[in-house]
Amino acid sequence: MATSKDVAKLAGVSHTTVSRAFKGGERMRKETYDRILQAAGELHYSPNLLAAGLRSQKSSTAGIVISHSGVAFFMNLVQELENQLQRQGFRLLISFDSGDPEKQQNAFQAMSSARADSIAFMPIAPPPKKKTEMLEQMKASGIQYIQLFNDALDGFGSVLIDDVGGALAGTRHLLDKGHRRILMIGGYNRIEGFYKAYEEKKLSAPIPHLPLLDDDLKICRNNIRQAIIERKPTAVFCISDQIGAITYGILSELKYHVPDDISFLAFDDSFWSESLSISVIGQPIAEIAGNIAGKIFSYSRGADAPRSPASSRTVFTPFLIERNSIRDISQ
Amino acid sequence: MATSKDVAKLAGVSHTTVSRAFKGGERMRKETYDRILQAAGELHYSPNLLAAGLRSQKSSTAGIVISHSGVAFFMNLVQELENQLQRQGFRLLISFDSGDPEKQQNAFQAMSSARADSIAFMPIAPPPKKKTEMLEQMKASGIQYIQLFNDALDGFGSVLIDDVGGALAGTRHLLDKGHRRILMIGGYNRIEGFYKAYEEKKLSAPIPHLPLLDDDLKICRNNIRQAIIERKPTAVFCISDQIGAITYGILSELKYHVPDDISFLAFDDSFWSESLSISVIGQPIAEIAGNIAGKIFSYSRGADAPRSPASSRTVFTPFLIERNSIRDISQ
DNA sequence: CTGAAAGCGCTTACAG
DNA sequence: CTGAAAGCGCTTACAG
Repeated sequence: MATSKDVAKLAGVSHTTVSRAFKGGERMRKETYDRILQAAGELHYSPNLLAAGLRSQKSSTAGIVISHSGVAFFMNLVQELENQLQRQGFRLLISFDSGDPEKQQNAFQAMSSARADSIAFMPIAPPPKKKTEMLEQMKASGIQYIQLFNDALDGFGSVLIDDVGGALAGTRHLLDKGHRRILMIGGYNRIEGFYKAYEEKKLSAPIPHLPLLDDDLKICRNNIRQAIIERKPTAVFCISDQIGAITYGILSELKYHVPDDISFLAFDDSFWSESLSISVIGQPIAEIAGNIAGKIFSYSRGADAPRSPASSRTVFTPFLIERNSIRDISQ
Repeated sequence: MATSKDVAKLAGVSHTTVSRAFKGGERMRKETYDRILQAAGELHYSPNLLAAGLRSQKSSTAGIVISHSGVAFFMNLVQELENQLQRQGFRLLISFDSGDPEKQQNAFQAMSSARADSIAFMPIAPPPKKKTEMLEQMKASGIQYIQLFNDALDGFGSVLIDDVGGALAGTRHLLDKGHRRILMIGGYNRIEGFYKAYEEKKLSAPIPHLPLLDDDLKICRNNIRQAIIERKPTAVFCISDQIGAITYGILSELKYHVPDDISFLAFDDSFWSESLSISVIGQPIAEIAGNIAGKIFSYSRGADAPRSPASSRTVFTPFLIERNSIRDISQ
């Protein structure tokens, strides 16, 4: 492939000047600039980022490592992020860890070897025993690590979702529509918002939430099915799109029609939710991606100054998307 | 970060030897090898791929550019591919073009600047006017371009799906279950298999397929709805997971229960299809990913010899995954 | 506004 | 089995 020297020769300048032209053409005669771009065009010159990165110690490359690939949310997030990065001339490396700490370490290693400037990832609990060493290495690496949806690690920036707020808003909505026998399916911190919504109205939840402790989806499925049959909820509230899909399948099998026979609400938006007209607690994906991109840009730009891993923490609030899966039984 | 020279100093060897150790340690005293790895471990040495790539002219990086990010299939494919690449020490760049030829060119440019060894992509029709120039540039780039699910471009390898075969198998299955009034929803080459299945049985299709010519999903939705109401099919066969989702939503709205009131079959597997127990024409994702990975590896390895862009063409056959969305009405 | 020189951290012949 | 030297293609002071 053509190099900057080839372009320089054709344009009758030095390769230093070519380099300058490709960095925006500051402090340069417009004529020279145009001549260089013309020459570059003729030769199909594509600046070698390996060389540039090696010299400048910035690769203009970010990495993202995904834990739960099944969730449509992440695909959309990755796409949004890549779009924003691309506009600023950044590239995106992708890797998957399936929630396995060892795989996550491997992904870090691979991306760090490629000298990614920043790596966004979802901290996996429980971390390996050599946690302290790992943290030190991460901090010493010169790479900006960005925690996604979980700020388990100290000293690193994070972008978070207000899970409690989302569950609160969702439950409140169901309560407002007259539902009391709400079955919250799934555990983690989101249940806090569930109970809080009842408290706000001086009520107590007649059906406790259903934790999904088992990793085996079949067992989860059975537990959900049983809970729906036995607890007779008027509404279900699912912790994720995945749990939502399983639950919707059970409802269909049971020939419960949504929303006539039972109301339905789930976290995370997806194409299926939209098509089935399911009300959902959505995440502001574009804004989340924008925030991650912003962290990446500011870190890479600030790299001239001594890199200060400012560990900023941003929280995004999920919002209700009303569709037609919830029946108003309030009168 | 530590460099090979740092490791060399600590291990008491030259950095040449360090490099050799990291390439597998051929022709080297085991003792030396161990000493180097030990030193590298202490220093958290991570070989600089930018430097290695610059010198060796191979980056051990592949790229994939996705057109239809909405389809769960692609997320799974990317994950499978990344897993296989990762095991061989390759990294994966990802980009999205939303089916826009210009965005696709930008993605090529960005990846080519990063000196990706191979780029997998879905050829977009209609290509830009400067098609010939584009093709020449792609061929001259030294990058292996791999066409996905479409071999519109001459001279590049491709991995394809036998769409006709998939539609044939699906329609045949429906016919075997006694269905005749099958509404095939969606167009493209898959419809060929649809009609072929009827021909095999000396039948002619009582309901023509429903092409989805409009880009506007709302209009598509209306067309599908109307066709279902007016044509009274006993079974629908959807061209993709996305169309499947829309159609399933319409059925649910119409209070048609699957499979009691109507049978349902769609292309592409997804978590929602599985959860709703929808029979599906699935793609052998792991094998497809394996084939792409294989093309990437063999090209990168063969790079010692003059790079011969062997334009191999591999076709994968979709297969039926039977679940419970099709009623047997054959007796 | 432009250029010559040095150097980023590796790999690759070549030599021994 | 190991090392010294050259060079990949850029960017970055420095000089003019």
